[in-house]
Amino acid sequence: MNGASLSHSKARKSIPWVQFSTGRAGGRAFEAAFRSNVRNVSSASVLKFEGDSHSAIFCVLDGWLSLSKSLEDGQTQIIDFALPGDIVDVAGADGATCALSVKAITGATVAVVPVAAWNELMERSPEAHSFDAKMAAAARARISERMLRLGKGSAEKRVAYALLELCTRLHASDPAVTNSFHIPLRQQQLGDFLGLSSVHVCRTLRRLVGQNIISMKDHMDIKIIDIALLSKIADVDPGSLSQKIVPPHQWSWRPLMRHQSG
Amino acid sequence: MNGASLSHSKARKSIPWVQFSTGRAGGRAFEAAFRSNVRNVSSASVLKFEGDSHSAIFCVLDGWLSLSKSLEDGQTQIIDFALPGDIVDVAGADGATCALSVKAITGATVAVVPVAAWNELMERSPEAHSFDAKMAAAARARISERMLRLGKGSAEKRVAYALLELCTRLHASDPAVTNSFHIPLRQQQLGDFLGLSSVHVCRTLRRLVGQNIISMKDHMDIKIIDIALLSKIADVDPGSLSQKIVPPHQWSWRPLMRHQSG
DNA sequence: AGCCTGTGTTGACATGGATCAAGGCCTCCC
DNA sequence: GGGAGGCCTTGATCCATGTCAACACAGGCT
Repeated sequence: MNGASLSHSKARKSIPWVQFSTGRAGGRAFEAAFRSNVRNVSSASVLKFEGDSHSAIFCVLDGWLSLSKSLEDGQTQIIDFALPGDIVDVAGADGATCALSVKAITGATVAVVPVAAWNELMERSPEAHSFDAKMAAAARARISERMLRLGKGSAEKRVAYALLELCTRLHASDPAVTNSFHIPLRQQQLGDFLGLSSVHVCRTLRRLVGQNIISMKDHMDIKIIDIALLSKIADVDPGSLSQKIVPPHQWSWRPLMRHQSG
Repeated sequence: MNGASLSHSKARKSIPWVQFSTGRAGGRAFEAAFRSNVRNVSSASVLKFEGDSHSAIFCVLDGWLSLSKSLEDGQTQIIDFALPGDIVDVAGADGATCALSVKAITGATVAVVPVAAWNELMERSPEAHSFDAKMAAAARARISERMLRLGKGSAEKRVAYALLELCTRLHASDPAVTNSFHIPLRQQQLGDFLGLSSVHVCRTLRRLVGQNIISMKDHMDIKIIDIALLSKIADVDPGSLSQKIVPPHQWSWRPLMRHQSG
Protein backbone atom coordinates (compact mmCIF):
# COMPACT_ATOMS: atom_id res chain seq x y z
CA MET A 1 0.00 0.00 0.00
CA ASN A 2 2.94 2.28 0.41
CA GLY A 3 6.68 2.69 0.29
CA ALA A 4 9.31 3.80 2.69
CA SER A 5 8.65 6.67 5.02
CA LEU A 6 8.63 10.00 3.24
CA SER A 7 9.89 8.59 -0.03
CA HIS A 8 9.14 10.49 -3.18
CA SER A 9 6.23 9.29 -5.19
CA LYS A 10 4.87 9.49 -8.67
CA ALA A 11 1.33 9.05 -7.42
CA ARG A 12 -1.31 10.84 -9.43
CA LYS A 13 -4.10 11.08 -6.94
CA SER A 14 -6.79 13.67 -7.33
CA ILE A 15 -6.01 16.84 -5.41
CA PRO A 16 -9.04 18.84 -4.33
CA TRP A 17 -7.30 22.11 -5.11
CA VAL A 18 -7.00 21.27 -8.73
CA GLN A 19 -10.70 21.75 -9.17
CA PHE A 20 -10.32 25.50 -8.93
CA SER A 21 -6.66 26.08 -9.57
CA THR A 22 -6.54 24.77 -13.12
CA GLY A 23 -7.44 27.26 -15.76
CA ARG A 24 -6.57 30.25 -13.63
CA ALA A 25 -3.43 32.27 -13.87
CA GLY A 26 -0.86 30.48 -11.79
CA GLY A 27 -3.13 27.51 -11.30
CA ARG A 28 -0.97 25.12 -13.21
CA ALA A 29 2.13 26.30 -11.45
CA PHE A 30 0.56 25.58 -8.09
CA GLU A 31 -0.68 22.24 -9.23
CA ALA A 32 2.84 21.41 -10.34
CA ALA A 33 4.21 22.57 -7.00
CA PHE A 34 1.81 20.29 -5.19
CA ARG A 35 2.52 17.31 -7.34
CA SER A 36 6.25 17.70 -7.16
CA ASN A 37 6.13 17.34 -3.40
CA VAL A 38 3.86 14.35 -3.12
CA ARG A 39 5.21 11.68 -0.82
CA ASN A 40 4.23 8.30 0.43
CA VAL A 41 4.54 7.68 4.12
CA SER A 42 4.36 4.29 5.69
CA SER A 43 1.91 3.31 8.36
CA ALA A 44 2.84 4.51 11.84
CA SER A 45 5.49 6.90 10.62
CA VAL A 46 5.68 10.30 12.23
CA LEU A 47 5.47 13.39 10.04
CA LYS A 48 5.74 15.90 12.88
CA PHE A 49 6.20 15.91 16.61
CA GLU A 50 4.62 18.51 18.84
CA GLY A 51 7.21 21.24 19.24
CA ASP A 52 8.91 20.57 15.92
CA SER A 53 9.44 23.58 13.74
CA HIS A 54 6.37 24.29 11.69
CA SER A 55 7.75 24.02 8.19
CA ALA A 56 5.00 22.65 6.00
CA ILE A 57 1.30 22.20 5.42
CA PHE A 58 0.09 18.76 4.40
CA CYS A 59 -2.70 17.90 2.04
CA VAL A 60 -3.84 14.32 2.42
CA LEU A 61 -4.35 12.53 -0.87
CA ASP A 62 -4.78 9.04 0.45
CA GLY A 63 -4.80 7.30 3.81
CA TRP A 64 -5.45 8.50 7.33
CA LEU A 65 -3.32 10.70 9.53
CA SER A 66 -3.79 11.39 13.21
CA LEU A 67 -3.21 14.72 14.90
CA SER A 68 -2.42 14.16 18.54
CA LYS A 69 -0.96 15.49 21.75
CA SER A 70 0.63 13.63 24.62
CA LEU A 71 1.05 14.09 28.34
CA GLU A 72 4.36 13.62 30.11
CA ASP A 73 3.43 10.11 31.14
CA GLY A 74 2.86 9.08 27.55
CA GLN A 75 -0.94 9.23 27.54
CA THR A 76 -2.02 10.31 24.10
CA GLN A 77 -5.11 12.13 22.94
CA ILE A 78 -5.93 12.11 19.27
CA ILE A 79 -7.32 15.56 18.54
CA ASP A 80 -8.45 14.85 15.01
CA PHE A 81 -7.99 12.56 12.06
CA ALA A 82 -7.03 13.85 8.64
CA LEU A 83 -8.72 11.96 5.83
CA PRO A 84 -8.21 12.17 2.08
CA GLY A 85 -8.92 15.71 0.95
CA ASP A 86 -8.11 17.25 4.30
CA ILE A 87 -5.60 20.01 4.85
CA VAL A 88 -3.33 19.71 7.85
CA ASP A 89 -1.92 22.83 9.44
CA VAL A 90 -0.71 22.26 12.98
CA ALA A 91 0.87 25.65 13.59
CA GLY A 92 0.88 26.60 17.25
CA ALA A 93 0.21 29.97 18.78
CA ASP A 94 3.71 31.15 17.99
CA GLY A 95 3.40 30.16 14.35
CA ALA A 96 6.90 28.69 14.42
CA THR A 97 6.33 25.33 16.06
CA CYS A 98 3.79 22.54 15.74
CA ALA A 99 1.07 22.33 18.35
CA LEU A 100 0.29 18.75 17.44
CA SER A 101 2.01 15.58 16.36
CA VAL A 102 1.11 14.26 12.93
CA LYS A 103 1.33 10.53 12.39
CA ALA A 104 0.30 8.21 9.62
CA ILE A 105 -2.36 5.78 10.79
CA THR A 106 -2.27 3.87 7.53
CA GLY A 107 0.16 4.12 4.71
CA ALA A 108 -0.65 7.50 3.22
CA THR A 109 0.02 9.79 0.31
CA VAL A 110 0.56 13.38 1.25
CA ALA A 111 1.26 16.59 -0.65
CA VAL A 112 3.81 18.57 1.33
CA VAL A 113 3.75 22.33 0.86
CA PRO A 114 6.35 24.51 2.59
CA VAL A 115 4.82 27.29 4.64
CA ALA A 116 6.34 29.97 2.44
CA ALA A 117 4.78 28.47 -0.66
CA TRP A 118 1.57 28.01 1.24
CA ASN A 119 1.39 31.63 2.30
CA GLU A 120 2.13 32.71 -1.22
CA LEU A 121 -0.67 30.51 -2.50
CA MET A 122 -3.08 31.93 0.07
CA GLU A 123 -2.24 35.45 -0.99
CA ARG A 124 -2.36 34.88 -4.69
CA SER A 125 -5.46 32.77 -4.92
CA PRO A 126 -8.65 33.96 -3.27
CA GLU A 127 -10.29 30.66 -4.16
CA ALA A 128 -7.56 28.70 -2.47
CA HIS A 129 -7.82 30.95 0.52
CA SER A 130 -11.54 30.60 0.87
CA PHE A 131 -11.31 26.85 0.38
CA ASP A 132 -8.74 26.69 3.14
CA ALA A 133 -10.87 28.86 5.40
CA LYS A 134 -13.80 26.55 4.82
CA MET A 135 -11.76 23.47 5.66
CA ALA A 136 -10.45 25.17 8.78
CA ALA A 137 -13.96 26.10 9.87
CA ALA A 138 -15.07 22.51 9.29
CA ALA A 139 -12.21 21.23 11.41
CA ARG A 140 -13.05 23.66 14.20
CA ALA A 141 -16.70 22.66 14.11
CA ARG A 142 -15.78 18.99 14.16
CA ILE A 143 -13.52 19.40 17.15
CA SER A 144 -16.08 21.41 19.08
CA GLU A 145 -18.69 18.78 18.45
CA ARG A 146 -16.39 16.10 19.71
CA MET A 147 -15.26 18.11 22.68
CA LEU A 148 -18.88 18.42 23.72
CA ARG A 149 -19.22 14.66 23.84
CA LEU A 150 -15.81 14.21 25.41
CA GLY A 151 -16.79 16.47 28.27
CA LYS A 152 -20.41 15.55 28.70
CA GLY A 153 -21.12 12.31 26.92
CA SER A 154 -21.11 8.67 27.98
CA ALA A 155 -18.86 6.13 26.33
CA GLU A 156 -21.78 4.97 24.23
CA LYS A 157 -22.50 8.47 23.00
CA ARG A 158 -18.87 9.05 22.11
CA VAL A 159 -18.52 5.83 20.19
CA ALA A 160 -21.82 6.33 18.39
CA TYR A 161 -20.86 9.85 17.44
CA ALA A 162 -17.44 8.80 16.20
CA LEU A 163 -18.97 6.17 13.96
CA LEU A 164 -21.40 8.65 12.47
CA GLU A 165 -18.77 11.32 12.06
CA LEU A 166 -16.32 9.05 10.35
CA CYS A 167 -19.04 7.61 8.16
CA THR A 168 -20.11 11.07 7.10
CA ARG A 169 -16.59 12.19 6.36
CA LEU A 170 -15.83 9.08 4.37
CA HIS A 171 -19.04 9.62 2.46
CA ALA A 172 -18.01 13.18 1.70
CA SER A 173 -14.78 12.09 0.06
CA ASP A 174 -16.36 9.04 -1.59
CA PRO A 175 -20.13 9.17 -2.18
CA ALA A 176 -20.15 5.44 -2.76
CA VAL A 177 -19.70 5.01 0.98
CA THR A 178 -23.09 5.01 2.66
CA ASN A 179 -23.49 2.90 5.74
CA SER A 180 -20.68 0.38 5.35
CA PHE A 181 -17.11 1.41 5.76
CA HIS A 182 -13.75 0.40 7.11
CA ILE A 183 -12.05 2.13 10.01
CA PRO A 184 -8.31 1.50 9.89
CA LEU A 185 -7.83 1.90 13.63
CA ARG A 186 -6.85 -0.31 16.50
CA GLN A 187 -9.28 -0.09 19.39
CA GLN A 188 -6.46 1.49 21.35
CA GLN A 189 -6.36 4.33 18.85
CA LEU A 190 -10.11 4.72 18.95
CA GLY A 191 -9.74 4.95 22.70
CA ASP A 192 -7.12 7.65 22.37
CA PHE A 193 -9.53 9.49 20.12
CA LEU A 194 -12.51 9.13 22.44
CA GLY A 195 -10.85 9.45 25.81
CA LEU A 196 -11.63 5.84 26.68
CA SER A 197 -9.59 2.75 27.44
CA SER A 198 -9.30 0.24 24.64
CA VAL A 199 -11.08 -2.29 26.80
CA HIS A 200 -14.06 -0.04 27.18
CA VAL A 201 -14.11 0.78 23.49
CA CYS A 202 -14.32 -2.92 22.85
CA ARG A 203 -17.16 -3.42 25.30
CA THR A 204 -19.09 -0.48 23.92
CA LEU A 205 -18.75 -1.62 20.32
CA ARG A 206 -19.79 -5.12 21.36
CA ARG A 207 -22.88 -3.73 23.03
CA LEU A 208 -23.86 -1.82 19.90
CA VAL A 209 -23.37 -4.98 17.89
CA GLY A 210 -25.40 -6.96 20.40
CA GLN A 211 -28.26 -4.51 20.10
CA ASN A 212 -28.17 -4.86 16.34
CA ILE A 213 -27.40 -1.19 15.84
CA ILE A 214 -24.20 -1.89 13.97
CA SER A 215 -22.40 -4.95 12.72
CA MET A 216 -18.67 -5.56 12.56
CA LYS A 217 -16.46 -7.99 10.78
CA ASP A 218 -12.74 -8.32 10.13
CA HIS A 219 -11.75 -6.07 13.02
CA MET A 220 -13.41 -2.81 12.04
CA ASP A 221 -15.47 -3.25 8.92
CA ILE A 222 -18.46 -1.40 10.23
CA LYS A 223 -21.99 -1.45 8.95
CA ILE A 224 -24.54 0.86 10.48
CA ILE A 225 -27.77 -1.06 10.69
CA ASP A 226 -30.03 1.26 12.64
CA ILE A 227 -28.87 4.74 11.82
CA ALA A 228 -31.87 6.35 13.50
CA LEU A 229 -31.08 4.75 16.83
CA LEU A 230 -27.38 5.39 16.48
CA SER A 231 -28.07 9.05 15.78
CA LYS A 232 -30.26 9.24 18.80
CA ILE A 233 -27.61 7.71 21.00
CA ALA A 234 -25.00 10.05 19.55
CA ASP A 235 -27.30 12.99 20.07
CA VAL A 236 -26.86 14.05 16.50
CA ASP A 237 -29.30 16.27 14.77
CA PRO A 238 -30.56 13.79 12.17
CA GLY A 239 -31.15 16.58 9.71
CA SER A 240 -27.59 17.79 9.78
CA LEU A 241 -25.58 14.63 9.77
CA SER A 242 -27.49 11.66 8.58
CA GLN A 243 -29.17 13.17 5.59
CA LYS A 244 -25.79 12.96 4.00
CA ILE A 245 -25.39 9.29 4.67
CA VAL A 246 -28.65 7.63 3.75
CA PRO A 247 -30.94 8.48 0.85
CA PRO A 248 -33.95 10.60 1.73
CA HIS A 249 -36.48 7.82 1.35
CA GLN A 250 -34.85 6.07 4.26
CA TRP A 251 -35.33 8.95 6.67
CA SER A 252 -37.90 8.15 9.22
CA TRP A 253 -37.27 10.24 12.27
CA ARG A 254 -38.93 13.11 13.96
CA PRO A 255 -37.00 15.67 15.91
CA LEU A 256 -34.99 13.89 18.56
CA MET A 257 -36.77 13.19 21.76
CA ARG A 258 -34.78 13.39 24.92
CA HIS A 259 -33.46 10.03 25.92
CA GLN A 260 -32.32 9.04 29.35
CA SER A 261 -29.74 11.62 30.23
CA GLY A 262 -26.89 11.78 32.72
CA MET B 1 -21.93 46.18 35.86
CA ASN B 2 -23.22 47.55 32.60
CA GLY B 3 -26.25 48.59 30.58
CA ALA B 4 -28.94 46.75 28.75
CA SER B 5 -28.19 43.84 26.49
CA LEU B 6 -26.73 44.90 23.17
CA SER B 7 -27.24 48.57 23.79
CA HIS B 8 -25.05 51.01 21.91
CA SER B 9 -22.12 52.32 23.78
CA LYS B 10 -19.75 55.20 23.68
CA ALA B 11 -17.04 53.14 25.31
CA ARG B 12 -13.53 53.99 24.27
CA LYS B 13 -11.71 50.85 25.20
CA SER B 14 -8.42 49.99 23.58
CA ILE B 15 -8.86 47.83 20.52
CA PRO B 16 -5.91 45.61 19.69
CA TRP B 17 -6.37 46.17 15.97
CA VAL B 18 -5.73 49.84 16.31
CA GLN B 19 -2.10 49.19 16.92
CA PHE B 20 -1.55 48.34 13.29
CA SER B 21 -4.53 49.83 11.56
CA THR B 22 -3.86 53.44 12.42
CA GLY B 23 -1.56 55.25 10.10
CA ARG B 24 -2.18 52.93 7.19
CA ALA B 25 -4.40 53.62 4.25
CA GLY B 26 -7.87 52.65 5.32
CA GLY B 27 -6.77 52.16 8.90
CA ARG B 28 -8.80 54.99 10.27
CA ALA B 29 -11.85 53.90 8.38
CA PHE B 30 -11.61 50.45 9.90
CA GLU B 31 -11.05 51.82 13.31
CA ALA B 32 -14.13 53.97 12.88
CA ALA B 33 -16.10 50.95 11.72
CA PHE B 34 -15.06 49.04 14.81
CA ARG B 35 -15.86 51.82 17.19
CA SER B 36 -19.22 52.57 15.67
CA ASN B 37 -20.39 49.07 16.44
CA VAL B 38 -19.21 48.76 19.99
CA ARG B 39 -21.89 47.44 22.30
CA ASN B 40 -22.31 46.62 25.93
CA VAL B 41 -23.91 43.33 26.77
CA SER B 42 -25.17 42.42 30.19
CA SER B 43 -24.03 39.41 32.14
CA ALA B 44 -25.64 36.13 31.05
CA SER B 45 -27.03 37.57 27.83
CA VAL B 46 -26.78 35.49 24.70
CA LEU B 47 -25.07 36.94 21.65
CA LYS B 48 -25.53 33.87 19.45
CA PHE B 49 -27.11 30.45 19.64
CA GLU B 50 -25.66 27.44 17.87
CA GLY B 51 -27.43 27.28 14.53
CA ASP B 52 -28.10 30.99 14.32
CA SER B 53 -27.07 32.65 11.10
CA HIS B 54 -23.44 33.63 11.21
CA SER B 55 -23.68 37.34 10.69
CA ALA B 56 -20.87 38.93 12.66
CA ILE B 57 -17.43 38.56 14.17
CA PHE B 58 -16.95 39.83 17.71
CA CYS B 59 -13.89 41.47 19.18
CA VAL B 60 -13.95 41.45 22.96
CA LEU B 61 -12.95 44.75 24.51
CA ASP B 62 -13.92 44.03 28.06
CA GLY B 63 -15.42 41.18 30.03
CA TRP B 64 -15.60 37.44 29.45
CA LEU B 65 -17.64 35.53 26.89
CA SER B 66 -18.18 31.80 26.73
CA LEU B 67 -18.33 29.74 23.55
CA SER B 68 -20.35 26.62 24.18
CA LYS B 69 -22.33 23.75 22.78
CA SER B 70 -25.18 21.79 24.29
CA LEU B 71 -26.61 18.31 24.09
CA GLU B 72 -30.30 17.62 23.67
CA ASP B 73 -30.75 17.05 27.37
CA GLY B 74 -29.36 20.48 28.18
CA GLN B 75 -25.87 19.43 29.24
CA THR B 76 -23.51 22.19 28.23
CA GLN B 77 -19.84 22.11 27.36
CA ILE B 78 -17.93 25.36 27.29
CA ILE B 79 -15.50 25.03 24.40
CA ASP B 80 -13.56 28.21 25.10
CA PHE B 81 -13.68 31.53 26.83
CA ALA B 82 -13.13 34.79 24.99
CA LEU B 83 -11.23 37.34 27.05
CA PRO B 84 -10.46 40.97 26.34
CA GLY B 85 -8.50 41.22 23.11
CA ASP B 86 -9.86 37.97 21.71
CA ILE B 87 -11.57 37.63 18.37
CA VAL B 88 -14.66 35.46 18.22
CA ASP B 89 -15.60 33.76 14.99
CA VAL B 90 -17.96 30.86 15.46
CA ALA B 91 -18.68 30.08 11.82
CA GLY B 92 -19.58 26.45 11.27
CA ALA B 93 -18.53 24.21 8.44
CA ASP B 94 -21.16 25.69 6.14
CA GLY B 95 -20.01 29.23 6.83
CA ALA B 96 -23.60 30.36 7.13
CA THR B 97 -24.51 29.28 10.64
CA CYS B 98 -22.87 29.41 14.04
CA ALA B 99 -21.25 26.25 15.34
CA LEU B 100 -21.22 27.56 18.90
CA SER B 101 -23.31 29.62 21.25
CA VAL B 102 -21.77 32.86 22.45
CA LYS B 103 -22.81 34.12 25.87
CA ALA B 104 -21.63 36.88 28.12
CA ILE B 105 -20.23 35.50 31.36
CA THR B 106 -19.82 38.95 32.83
CA GLY B 107 -21.08 42.23 31.57
CA ALA B 108 -18.97 42.81 28.49
CA THR B 109 -18.04 45.31 25.84
CA VAL B 110 -17.85 43.92 22.35
CA ALA B 111 -17.01 45.30 18.93
CA VAL B 112 -19.43 43.77 16.43
CA VAL B 113 -18.18 43.50 12.87
CA PRO B 114 -20.50 42.18 10.15
CA VAL B 115 -19.01 39.31 8.19
CA ALA B 116 -18.96 41.32 4.96
CA ALA B 117 -16.98 44.11 6.59
CA TRP B 118 -14.78 41.52 8.20
CA ASN B 119 -13.98 39.79 4.96
CA GLU B 120 -13.24 43.11 3.35
CA LEU B 121 -10.88 43.97 6.18
CA MET B 122 -9.12 40.63 5.85
CA GLU B 123 -8.60 41.20 2.15
CA ARG B 124 -7.48 44.78 2.38
CA SER B 125 -5.16 44.56 5.33
CA PRO B 126 -2.44 41.91 5.36
CA GLU B 127 -1.58 42.92 8.91
CA ALA B 128 -5.14 42.41 10.06
CA HIS B 129 -5.20 39.09 8.30
CA SER B 130 -2.02 37.85 9.84
CA PHE B 131 -3.12 39.06 13.26
CA ASP B 132 -6.36 37.16 12.86
CA ALA B 133 -4.53 34.06 11.69
CA LYS B 134 -2.31 34.26 14.74
CA MET B 135 -5.28 34.56 17.09
CA ALA B 136 -6.98 31.65 15.36
CA ALA B 137 -3.89 29.50 15.70
CA ALA B 138 -3.67 30.41 19.37
CA ALA B 139 -7.29 29.41 19.89
CA ARG B 140 -6.74 26.10 18.13
CA ALA B 141 -3.65 25.39 20.20
CA ARG B 142 -5.52 26.25 23.39
CA ILE B 143 -8.39 23.97 22.56
CA SER B 144 -6.12 21.08 21.65
CA GLU B 145 -4.27 21.46 24.89
CA ARG B 146 -7.50 21.39 26.84
CA MET B 147 -8.89 18.52 24.85
CA LEU B 148 -5.84 16.50 25.78
CA ARG B 149 -6.59 16.98 29.46
CA LEU B 150 -10.30 16.50 28.95
CA GLY B 151 -9.70 13.12 27.39
CA LYS B 152 -6.77 11.90 29.44
CA GLY B 153 -6.45 14.00 32.56
CA SER B 154 -7.76 13.67 36.11
CA ALA B 155 -9.98 16.30 37.65
CA GLU B 156 -6.98 17.72 39.45
CA LYS B 157 -5.01 18.02 36.26
CA ARG B 158 -7.88 19.75 34.48
CA VAL B 159 -8.46 22.25 37.24
CA ALA B 160 -4.75 22.97 37.62
CA TYR B 161 -4.39 23.48 33.91
CA ALA B 162 -7.40 25.77 33.71
CA LEU B 163 -6.02 27.96 36.46
CA LEU B 164 -2.67 28.25 34.73
CA GLU B 165 -4.20 28.85 31.35
CA LEU B 166 -6.52 31.56 32.58
CA CYS B 167 -3.75 33.16 34.58
CA THR B 168 -1.51 33.22 31.55
CA ARG B 169 -4.17 34.68 29.33
CA LEU B 170 -5.07 37.34 31.83
CA HIS B 171 -1.41 38.18 32.15
CA ALA B 172 -1.16 38.53 28.39
CA SER B 173 -3.87 41.15 28.25
CA ASP B 174 -2.74 42.83 31.47
CA PRO B 175 0.90 42.35 32.47
CA ALA B 176 0.11 43.58 35.94
CA VAL B 177 -1.60 40.24 36.58
CA THR B 178 0.97 37.74 37.80
CA ASN B 179 -0.19 35.10 40.20
CA SER B 180 -3.31 36.69 41.68
CA PHE B 181 -6.42 37.07 39.64
CA HIS B 182 -10.17 36.88 39.67
CA ILE B 183 -12.16 34.28 37.78
CA PRO B 184 -15.71 35.52 37.20
CA LEU B 185 -17.20 32.03 37.01
CA ARG B 186 -19.60 30.00 39.05
CA GLN B 187 -18.23 26.57 39.87
CA GLN B 188 -20.98 25.20 37.70
CA GLN B 189 -19.51 27.06 34.73
CA LEU B 190 -16.02 25.89 35.55
CA GLY B 191 -17.48 22.40 35.58
CA ASP B 192 -19.04 22.92 32.16
CA PHE B 193 -15.63 24.05 30.98
CA LEU B 194 -13.74 21.13 32.46
CA GLY B 195 -16.23 18.34 31.95
CA LEU B 196 -16.76 17.96 35.70
CA SER B 197 -19.69 18.36 38.05
CA SER B 198 -19.76 21.54 40.07
CA VAL B 199 -19.48 19.48 43.22
CA HIS B 200 -16.29 17.90 42.06
CA VAL B 201 -14.86 21.23 40.95
CA CYS B 202 -15.47 22.46 44.45
CA ARG B 203 -13.79 19.47 46.05
CA THR B 204 -10.79 19.72 43.74
CA LEU B 205 -10.28 23.42 44.37
CA ARG B 206 -10.60 22.78 48.08
CA ARG B 207 -7.95 20.12 47.89
CA LEU B 208 -5.55 22.47 46.10
CA VAL B 209 -6.21 25.08 48.76
CA GLY B 210 -5.70 22.52 51.49
CA GLN B 211 -2.33 21.58 50.03
CA ASN B 212 -1.33 25.21 49.99
CA ILE B 213 -0.87 25.22 46.24
CA ILE B 214 -3.39 27.98 45.73
CA SER B 215 -5.48 30.22 47.94
CA MET B 216 -9.00 31.48 47.33
CA LYS B 217 -11.10 34.21 48.76
CA ASP B 218 -14.37 35.89 47.87
CA HIS B 219 -15.58 33.04 45.70
CA MET B 220 -12.88 32.92 43.04
CA ASP B 221 -10.14 35.38 43.81
CA ILE B 222 -7.34 32.98 43.12
CA LYS B 223 -3.74 33.26 44.15
CA ILE B 224 -1.27 30.71 42.91
CA ILE B 225 1.09 29.99 45.74
CA ASP B 226 3.17 27.11 44.43
CA ILE B 227 3.29 27.57 40.70
CA ALA B 228 5.94 24.88 40.26
CA LEU B 229 3.76 22.24 41.85
CA LEU B 230 0.65 23.44 40.06
CA SER B 231 2.48 23.25 36.75
CA LYS B 232 3.61 19.77 37.54
CA ILE B 233 0.08 18.69 38.36
CA ALA B 234 -1.23 20.33 35.20
CA ASP B 235 1.51 18.67 33.18
CA VAL B 236 2.50 21.97 31.71
CA ASP B 237 5.87 22.53 30.20
CA PRO B 238 7.17 25.09 32.70
CA GLY B 239 9.21 26.76 30.00
CA SER B 240 6.26 27.43 27.77
CA LEU B 241 3.59 28.56 30.15
CA SER B 242 4.93 29.71 33.44
CA GLN B 243 7.78 31.83 32.21
CA LYS B 244 5.13 34.26 31.21
CA ILE B 245 3.58 34.43 34.63
CA VAL B 246 6.40 34.74 37.08
CA PRO B 247 9.59 36.75 36.65
CA PRO B 248 12.67 34.75 35.68
CA HIS B 249 14.37 35.00 39.05
CA GLN B 250 11.53 32.99 40.51
CA TRP B 251 11.99 30.05 38.19
CA SER B 252 13.39 27.13 39.99
CA TRP B 253 12.43 24.01 38.13
CA ARG B 254 14.16 21.46 36.05
CA PRO B 255 12.46 19.72 33.20
CA LEU B 256 9.36 17.98 34.51
CA MET B 257 9.88 14.58 35.91
CA ARG B 258 7.16 12.10 35.35
CA HIS B 259 4.77 12.11 38.25
CA GLN B 260 2.52 9.29 39.26
CA SER B 261 0.57 8.54 36.13
CA GLY B 262 -2.72 6.84 35.36
C1' DA C 1 5.20 -26.52 11.84
C1' DG C 2 6.10 -24.01 15.99
C1' DC C 3 6.86 -19.76 18.28
C1' DC C 4 6.17 -14.93 19.29
C1' DT C 5 3.99 -10.70 19.30
C1' DG C 6 0.12 -7.78 18.92
C1' DT C 7 -4.70 -7.29 19.36
C1' DG C 8 -9.48 -8.31 20.57
C1' DT C 9 -12.47 -10.27 24.05
C1' DT C 10 -14.20 -11.23 28.50
C1' DG C 11 -14.34 -11.41 33.58
C1' DA C 12 -13.20 -9.63 38.22
C1' DC C 13 -12.18 -5.94 40.79
C1' DA C 14 -10.87 -1.01 42.01
C1' DT C 15 -11.86 3.80 41.91
C1' DG C 16 -12.69 8.57 40.39
C1' DG C 17 -16.15 11.25 39.85
C1' DA C 18 -21.44 11.74 39.57
C1' DT C 19 -25.45 12.10 42.14
C1' DC C 20 -28.28 12.94 46.06
C1' DA C 21 -29.02 15.40 50.07
C1' DA C 22 -28.48 18.61 53.85
C1' DG C 23 -26.73 22.78 55.90
C1' DG C 24 -24.66 27.40 55.78
C1' DC C 25 -23.96 31.76 53.95
C1' DC C 26 -24.81 35.22 51.01
C1' DT C 27 -27.87 38.85 48.37
C1' DC C 28 -32.06 40.44 46.91
C1' DC C 29 -36.66 41.70 47.67
C1' DC C 30 -40.83 42.58 50.35
C1' DG D 1 -36.33 42.11 59.86
C1' DG D 2 -37.68 38.07 57.58
C1' DG D 3 -38.22 35.04 53.74
C1' DA D 4 -36.63 33.11 49.37
C1' DG D 5 -33.46 31.72 46.12
C1' DG D 6 -28.55 30.99 44.63
C1' DC D 7 -24.39 29.14 45.44
C1' DC D 8 -20.70 26.82 48.02
C1' DT D 9 -19.45 23.08 50.96
C1' DT D 10 -19.39 18.53 52.80
C1' DG D 11 -20.89 13.78 53.57
C1' DA D 12 -22.84 9.37 51.86
C1' DT D 13 -23.66 6.46 48.28
C1' DC D 14 -23.68 4.72 43.53
C1' DC D 15 -22.02 3.67 39.13
C1' DA D 16 -19.41 4.16 34.80
C1' DT D 17 -15.20 3.39 33.48
C1' DG D 18 -10.33 2.15 34.36
C1' DT D 19 -7.11 -1.51 35.51
C1' DC D 20 -5.48 -6.08 35.80
C1' DA D 21 -5.42 -10.57 34.14
C1' DA D 22 -6.27 -14.60 31.30
C1' DC D 23 -7.23 -16.44 27.04
C1' DA D 24 -8.12 -16.66 22.01
C1' DC D 25 -6.91 -15.72 17.56
C1' DA D 26 -4.19 -14.11 13.58
C1' DG D 27 0.04 -12.91 11.17
C1' DG D 28 4.94 -12.91 10.73
C1' DC D 29 9.29 -15.09 11.35
C1' DT D 30 12.65 -18.98 11.85
